[in-house]
Amino acid sequence: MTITKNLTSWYSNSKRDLPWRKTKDPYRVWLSEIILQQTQIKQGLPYYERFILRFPNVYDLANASEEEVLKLWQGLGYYSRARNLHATAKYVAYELNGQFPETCGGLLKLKGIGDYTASAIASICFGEPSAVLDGNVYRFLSRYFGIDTPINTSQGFKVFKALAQDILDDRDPEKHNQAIMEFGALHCTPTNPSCDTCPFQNTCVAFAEGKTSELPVKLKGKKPEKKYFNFLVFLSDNETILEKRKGKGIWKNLFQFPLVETSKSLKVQEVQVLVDQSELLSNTVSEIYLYNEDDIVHKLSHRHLYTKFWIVLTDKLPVEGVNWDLVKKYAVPILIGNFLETFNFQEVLKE
DNA sequence: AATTCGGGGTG
DNA sequence: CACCCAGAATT
Repeated sequence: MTITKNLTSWYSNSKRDLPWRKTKDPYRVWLSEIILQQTQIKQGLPYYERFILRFPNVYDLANASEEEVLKLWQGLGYYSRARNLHATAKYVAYELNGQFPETCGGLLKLKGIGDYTASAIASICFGEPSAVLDGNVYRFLSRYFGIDTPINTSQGFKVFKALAQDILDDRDPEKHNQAIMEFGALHCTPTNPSCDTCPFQNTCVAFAEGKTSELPVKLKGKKPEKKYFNFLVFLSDNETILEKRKGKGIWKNLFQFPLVETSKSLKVQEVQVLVDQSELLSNTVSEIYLYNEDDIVHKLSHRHLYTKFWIVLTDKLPVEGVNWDLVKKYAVPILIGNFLETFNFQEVLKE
């Protein structure tokens, strides 16, 4: 098909040199695909290198602790990817004798592998003719064929998945899949696509109709919700308190300072009241002050976190503490990690 | 069918 | 500021 020919020809000349393209080891391809979910290559690449260095094969990853995997994942976000990565490594190592499934259907049963990732691994490693559908493919197809069905709907998925599969070249599904994604990433870009040098200029519907900036169509999401986070940074001798986040929500299994979430911004007196009311803390806290004058606004895709770090000096910690020298060993949200980089507990203790 | 999961980068 | 990124799991 002429589309594939144009794509693969362009790809041969313009593709980036990326480490996971030098191998068909399912472990490495799988790792790269998980890291790159909703993540730009520039951001994911150093994580991939560190993971391969520390865990050269699936057994190394399987034998690690979840804490270590999360620590290595710190800063990359969507931490369920790291937890599922670890769970799947253990499953493949111990239940599948170290062998990844070789079909889309088999891969789909693994935690953290959905339609896109299954198609990617199956086509790249095992030559299965299954079309990948990611943000790049949505963009190219919607423009080339002039389709305005919203891409973030179940109908959009059906329409574009069928189209992607339809134009897939079964003779070399790996190259076709790689090429269409790379083309979307480098050439048919979200803004300012390189239409003037595009091999599809004569046949692209969006270009002919001047609609490249209107495609793909995406339904707008809700506005981020505001939340107010108050972290209590305890200081007692050389120790502080870290808690592991439990349950379902954001940052599950990562560590943080004790958190007080409120519906509005707190004042120091209100924090003082909270501490005074706590039986565990009564009469042990000598001083409380706000570390950051202005709220640190941490922006997630669905939430804006207005954050205050409260320094709480105490004679005695209410629970078992963590030595400050060990704090950096824990996997923490980058919001906490950034604070730790600027905070010097020894300076504070001197005063 | 919608929502919930992070964080960094762009214009 | 809005939008995007080699999406998946849950509700």
